[in-house]
Amino acid sequence: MIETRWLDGEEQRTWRTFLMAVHLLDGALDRQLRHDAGIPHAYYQILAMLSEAPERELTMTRLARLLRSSPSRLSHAAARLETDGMIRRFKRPEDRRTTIVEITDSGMKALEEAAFGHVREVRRLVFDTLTHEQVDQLREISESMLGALDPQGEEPRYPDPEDPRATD
Amino acid sequence: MIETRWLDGEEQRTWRTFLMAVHLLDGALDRQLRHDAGIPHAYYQILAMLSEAPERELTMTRLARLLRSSPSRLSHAAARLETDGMIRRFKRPEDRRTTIVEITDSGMKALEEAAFGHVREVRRLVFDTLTHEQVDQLREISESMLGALDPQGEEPRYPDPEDPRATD
DNA sequence: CGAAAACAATTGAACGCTCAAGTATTCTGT
DNA sequence: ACAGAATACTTGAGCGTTCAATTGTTTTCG
Repeated sequence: MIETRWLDGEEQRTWRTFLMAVHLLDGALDRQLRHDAGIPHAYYQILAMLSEAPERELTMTRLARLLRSSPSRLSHAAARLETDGMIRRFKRPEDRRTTIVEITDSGMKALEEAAFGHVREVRRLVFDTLTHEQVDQLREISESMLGALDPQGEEPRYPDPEDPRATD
Repeated sequence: MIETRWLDGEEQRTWRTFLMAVHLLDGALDRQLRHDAGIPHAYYQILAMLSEAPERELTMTRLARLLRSSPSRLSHAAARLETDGMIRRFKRPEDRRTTIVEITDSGMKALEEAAFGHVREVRRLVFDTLTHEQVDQLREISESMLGALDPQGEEPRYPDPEDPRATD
């Protein structure tokens, strides 16, 4: 029998404030990107991840894992992004099960253009409101939660050092 | 001309970790509630807010404001929740523009049953992974972000003191 | 070898959210 | 009083996500 305590007053306040902030932040980022760049935040992240990958390409499965996306979700998203000419999908003879996704020049351009406004918004809504100490704290808190949310989740990240692209 | 700095390494790490954690947390909470209680997290929040309101009722507009929801979104949600018998909508003669939403006994029951598993999940994924200090920090960070996200957002909250219902 | 399992990706239906438009009611100012 | 503005809510189309089912390909191993 598992005992489950209710949230105490302090936790309650924290939880509701956190939920509200996240809810509004999500909406704000998505709205800004859709309005200024015509793509949802999730699609921006797909492009960003691809832009940092070696050769600017990844298999669908690998990309899905990096983004913690379901294969299905990525597949739908890829269909749309491909129609828009931002990515290209193709197969290689080595393993004909896998599909390679590659970000196109047009996709890179769209990403770079979108990045300006996006980063400005992230700054305005998050980093400008926090002290350096709080940024530290937020990272540690997020890492703690990730431990419970994504136990086996490491996966490399291709951190392209000096590149003002895709800063998200 | 507004200058926009890119995110530095520290901020970059924080931002990605935070985004990932929030993305996974959102998915986990929604999945748990849909699976165990048959309602999405957003609908749980509607029921929770109503359960704490005086007389268990609010106008659509007031409820939407409390939840930072668009009227449209709430209207769609209310249609579904009403079909499911969890809420009831009606008009009062005083102002025939406004619609009053009331949570039904059935809705209260569903909420109470859903709350157990939900709170367990929130504990497991969030509060159990954080120290008391970090909970403090997370609240302060969330409040800071809220300041930028929701400038004029106060709105009362009906904090029902000693009640193990709707702890979310 | 060959059958079964594992893997990679896609598809379609259901659903919730967004946005723009629409209906109905009440308030405002002259 | 009454036209126009403001308020309250609803509706429908479009889109992204989820889930379950499906197709095609490679691996495993008896």
